[in-house]
Amino acid sequence: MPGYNHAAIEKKWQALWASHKVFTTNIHDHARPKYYVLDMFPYPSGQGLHVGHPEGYTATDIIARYKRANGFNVMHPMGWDAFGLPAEQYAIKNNVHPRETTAKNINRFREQLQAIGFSYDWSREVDTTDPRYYRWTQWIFLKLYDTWFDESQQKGRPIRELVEEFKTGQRPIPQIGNRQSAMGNWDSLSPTEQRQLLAHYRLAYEAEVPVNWCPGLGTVLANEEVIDGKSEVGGFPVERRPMKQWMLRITAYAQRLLAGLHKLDWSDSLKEMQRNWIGRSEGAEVTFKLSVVSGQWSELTVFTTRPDTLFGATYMVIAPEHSLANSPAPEQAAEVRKYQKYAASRSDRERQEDTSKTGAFTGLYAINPVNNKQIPIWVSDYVLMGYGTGAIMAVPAHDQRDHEFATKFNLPIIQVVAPRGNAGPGGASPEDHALEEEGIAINSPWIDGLPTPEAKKKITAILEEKNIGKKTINYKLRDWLFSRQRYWGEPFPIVHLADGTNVALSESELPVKLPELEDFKPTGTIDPPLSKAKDWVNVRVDVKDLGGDYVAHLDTSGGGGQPARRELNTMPQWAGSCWYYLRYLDPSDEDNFVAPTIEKYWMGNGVDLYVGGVEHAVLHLLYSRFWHKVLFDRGLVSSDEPFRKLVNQGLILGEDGQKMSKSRGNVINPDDVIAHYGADSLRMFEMFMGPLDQVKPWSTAGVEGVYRFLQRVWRNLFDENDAPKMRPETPPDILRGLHRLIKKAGEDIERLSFNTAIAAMMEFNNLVAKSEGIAAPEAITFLRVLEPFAPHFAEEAYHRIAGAAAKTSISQLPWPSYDAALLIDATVEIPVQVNGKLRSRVSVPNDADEATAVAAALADAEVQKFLAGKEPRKKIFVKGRMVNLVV
RNA sequence: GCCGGAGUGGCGGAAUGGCAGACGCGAUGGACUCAAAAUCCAUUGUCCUCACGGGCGUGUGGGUUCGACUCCCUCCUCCGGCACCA
Repeated sequence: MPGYNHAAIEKKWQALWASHKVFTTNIHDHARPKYYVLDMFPYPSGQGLHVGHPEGYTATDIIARYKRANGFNVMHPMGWDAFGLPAEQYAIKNNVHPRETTAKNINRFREQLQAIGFSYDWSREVDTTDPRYYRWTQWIFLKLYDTWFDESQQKGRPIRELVEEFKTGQRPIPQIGNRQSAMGNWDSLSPTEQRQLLAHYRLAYEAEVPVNWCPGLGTVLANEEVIDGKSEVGGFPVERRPMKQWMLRITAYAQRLLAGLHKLDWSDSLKEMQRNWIGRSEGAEVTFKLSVVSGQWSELTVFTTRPDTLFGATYMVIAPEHSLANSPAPEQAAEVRKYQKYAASRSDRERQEDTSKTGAFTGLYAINPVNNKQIPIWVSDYVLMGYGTGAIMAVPAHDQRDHEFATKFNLPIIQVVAPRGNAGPGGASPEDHALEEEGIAINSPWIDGLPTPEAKKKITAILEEKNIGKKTINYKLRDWLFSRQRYWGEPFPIVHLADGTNVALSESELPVKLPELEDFKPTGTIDPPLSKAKDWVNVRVDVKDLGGDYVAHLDTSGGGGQPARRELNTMPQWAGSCWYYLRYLDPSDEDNFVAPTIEKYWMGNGVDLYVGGVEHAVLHLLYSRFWHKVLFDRGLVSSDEPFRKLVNQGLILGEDGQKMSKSRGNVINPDDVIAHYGADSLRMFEMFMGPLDQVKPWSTAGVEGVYRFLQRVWRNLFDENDAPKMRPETPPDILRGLHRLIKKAGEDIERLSFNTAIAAMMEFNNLVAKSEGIAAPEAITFLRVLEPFAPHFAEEAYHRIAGAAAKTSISQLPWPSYDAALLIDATVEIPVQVNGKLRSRVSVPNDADEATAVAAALADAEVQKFLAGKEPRKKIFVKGRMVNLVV
């Protein structure tokens, strides 16, 4: 059957691209400019591809093809983020090894992606579950373990440099825990003590902290993985409980992560999400003395962003978990104890749903350092242990929460900020002043009359001078909980010694392979599944002192070394995705995670374009930036930020405008679309739907629309026997239209405006349809412009027209350039406005000057009618655009 | 509550201070056909008008400008994120 037949051509060209290695990247060709265009690699789920995947992937594929055509050396890889919970849960349910399901899913995903004709260089495919890959994930973990953050330099440095500073006395050795050894001398510390000390500095460390334990999943989760008190995966309730876990000190990089954002070409909303998550607040720490010493406590330090309201602090509140709450006044002890129990019993979810204030008086008092007033100390769960110091000064006149609490428990309220311009006695009325607004300080002897910003500065300076407070910056960002009680993840390259400390395995011991387990189910306790690998857990190691830090080598000779236990937790899914964009550059390199010369060329200014879902805003995208900065500090990568430009593709909704879901029955399967309309129609429609970053509904009629467009193009180029029907010469108006298209399509692709680029192609094709047709060279030029969008179609049509003269692939033709002279019409019709309203149009030469254009306008009958004989008092002329006459 | 984004025909959307609604979908009428599908042609913001033509029109109200979908302010609605973070 003649006509455009997608089924007949797509597989054919896909096979040719693969066999001729048309899209293979030469990583060593550094003479040309590079372009790195990256997709967020998929988690190969059992469901296969959904229509959201090809959206972003088509966008990047268009860019990759366009950039290649423009002479760039393009990196466009794909891989698999294949560790993770769903694979493991599926495996448990169906009693198959996750390795098997993962392999199966990967094969399915690869087939589906290849059926869409993406121009990936499949020779650089990575799989995070492959030991050849995760060997380097573990290697980077060792770098984190071997790095400490130097606050003064704001930089991660090797641990041995820290030890050096301790040894030389350049940095005093702090008191850690209840250590009794002599202070100030590194060599007098025992190896155990040395390791304990260093653990306080490493970017990867173990700590006993309250964590998000999810009984439903049998694992702990990072803060970023908990949404409204439930697990992001599966939606199971999450509870807080203290557990010893691996943490990554991402908080050390809070300021760098924040500061780096401004230079990134990311959407404002995404940057704002990261800013909010990092949550920087400037303020002051203020120390209040207790009126009576209680337990170990003689004073209480709070953090406030409003030190200017100190004179209005009428009470203090500590979190229920604050250790001062364990030493209340004896007569209040029972009540405080009871409240602590109550607070501990409330889940995060309950606390979020019910924010009414509860609390108990400790019976203790503090002295407000600015006015020496004695104020009561309360316990309440509206103060969080995890932020600031876990204690606040309450200023009920100017804080909504404190106000609610004070009202409920009858605590005094003193106004210390007056609305701006309304200061002074009698002038201030609290009712017309929103609680947390800025204004003018009142009732505050040190700062009366000052506007809030100045008041903050001044009182902070006074506090510092009097040694009762200091300027402080606080972040909401918490350290990253990095261990999971799962089987299907990267093992940690760490062993635990009998003294309770841990030691890194030597790099030469990598990869630490996941042990083969028949039974990899969760244990039902907090013990990770790897605890079932009895033969694997217990090892003997030789611990080497490298002049400060230690590494362990497995002793397999038997009998030697000291006994040790392997770390049994595994890394979270994010570990593998933190750095995959680096491994793509040379995935077969067995000596480096990436060789420096390769890294420098491809990543010197970061990934040029990264497209993916917004769901990773504070997860992958934050974690990755953190790792990259550490690698940068350690001299292992050459840029400070990994992803220079990032775009989030918008969600594709079902045809009914609702989110696609099985239960709604509105899910569109890309396989069906390809079977029916072909991969090119799928690609084109997903790009034609609307702006890439916008949420938009699917439309089957819309797919048919682009399918019809391709049919029309075919009929413009081929006769009823599919033979080319080329004219000997392309008419001038078609030629002009073609050059307009080249210009517009190029500009639109550059700004990722694919829908308008397609519209321009449709317009051009309509023009051809209305005319006598087009000659072969111009037809090929048009197909070249179409190729990034509909590569199979363009390839087939190109080969039919070019015949024996054709290159292997149309993608090897350079991007056409346009002739600017052709874009200009000799005469242009410009609008004429009278008093800003469009009244007529006149034809003038395209280069007409003001006098000519205005004269033409004035001569126009329609214009004269509206001028009504009056002489315009103002004439506005925009060359080649318009004339406006004002009377 | 706070932060970010967006409001344009029946629908998806276009227009980077200069002719609002490109392109596509849908709809209506017509051609082809025994008929249908496919295809092709025409019309398609709205109101007034037989028509020529004109009025109105980009969520609301104001402002800047010769000129505003576009810039500024007010309010409304929707979407997304965060949320007792002191």
